[in-house]
Amino acid sequence: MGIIMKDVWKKFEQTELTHSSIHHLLAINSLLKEHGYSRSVDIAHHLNISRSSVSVTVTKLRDKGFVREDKNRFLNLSKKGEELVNSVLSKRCIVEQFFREVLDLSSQEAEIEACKVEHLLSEPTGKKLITFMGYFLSGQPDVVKFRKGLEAFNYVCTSTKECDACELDCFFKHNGR
Amino acid sequence: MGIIMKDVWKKFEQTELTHSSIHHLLAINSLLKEHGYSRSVDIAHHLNISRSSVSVTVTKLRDKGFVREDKNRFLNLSKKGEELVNSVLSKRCIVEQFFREVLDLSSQEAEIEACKVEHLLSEPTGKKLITFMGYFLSGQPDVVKFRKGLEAFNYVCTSTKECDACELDCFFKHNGR
DNA sequence: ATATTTTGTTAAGCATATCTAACAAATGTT
DNA sequence: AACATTTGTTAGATATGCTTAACAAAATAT
Repeated sequence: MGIIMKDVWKKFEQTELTHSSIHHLLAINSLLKEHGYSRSVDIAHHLNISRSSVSVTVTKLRDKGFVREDKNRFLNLSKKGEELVNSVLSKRCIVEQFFREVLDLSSQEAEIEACKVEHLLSEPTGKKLITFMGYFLSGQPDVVKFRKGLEAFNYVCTSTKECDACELDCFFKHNGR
Repeated sequence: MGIIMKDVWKKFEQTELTHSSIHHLLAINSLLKEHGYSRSVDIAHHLNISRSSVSVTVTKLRDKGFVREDKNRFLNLSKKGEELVNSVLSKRCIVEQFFREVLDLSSQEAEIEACKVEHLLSEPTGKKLITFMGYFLSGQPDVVKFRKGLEAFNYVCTSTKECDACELDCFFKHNGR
């Protein structure tokens, strides 16, 4: 019953919640932290979309059990919702850190790249990345040497056979630092 | 004139081509390499979707100048299409390699994760990742030590303040290797 | 308590991408 | 040449998510 590799490309759409829905949940989370409450309008402002759109999406999130509503229509995350937000934020955090600290992207670039990717990565990937970053930021002597070497490194493609893309017109060939 | 940070989350949808369209182009590329030609049916089989769906998408790709059609309705990539395929494949290659070699994911996991992410990463990110991987795979003594250290490393969360997610119930706290 | 503003919902429209079914055009078979 | 199959297109359906416009309900102001 393994994965049909032909359909790997479809995994992109087969997320439990869409990118948009997840950002509705993240918005609720932010607003709760920031202001102590979260209404539909607030989400609309936070995401810069219309109230009606939020209304529809929040209804779905309520039906799916990610969001609960107050007597006064104030929104809260259910346990399920909180767990999801948590897992996404953890991945965002670590991916952003990776882009900044390891790949040396600017804070803004790192934020944008992380936002696109955060919710798509699996839990195992997130955890492995955390381990890697834990080591990378540990300050151990071997790591310090590695990082100095990385800073000084300038890659020149030597036409390995490991990468199919190289057969075309690969990045490797044009890569300046 | 800069980016409105409020709209960062929308960048996910603001790709030149959708994930689906890109995979149509990748399919054409694969089929050309594998069989020397590419028709609509072949794409339909390759992507495991209906002919009608392919027909619609290919028409759009033709109109947008990514795909050209033979007198015999055989499909080819334009220069524009080839460049796009190229950039995506390069990123796929490097991201997959990163997941396998650095994060130690299985080949299958690496393929799935890379497929979800490949087309979303910017060119600068791709290039930076190539530099990193070039160094990581260089075999230099300092790198060898680093990699041994990484294998032996077991991260334990020390509750830093760097990560917002930690305020909740972060992965860091539950991370076993 | 009446009037105004804010908030939330619903309806209708647009765009994407998928499907099935029906049909046309091209290929292949006998 | 006539029939059968394959291929490509079109039409109608579903589902997502966004929009604006109209309306109802709730909160605020006078």
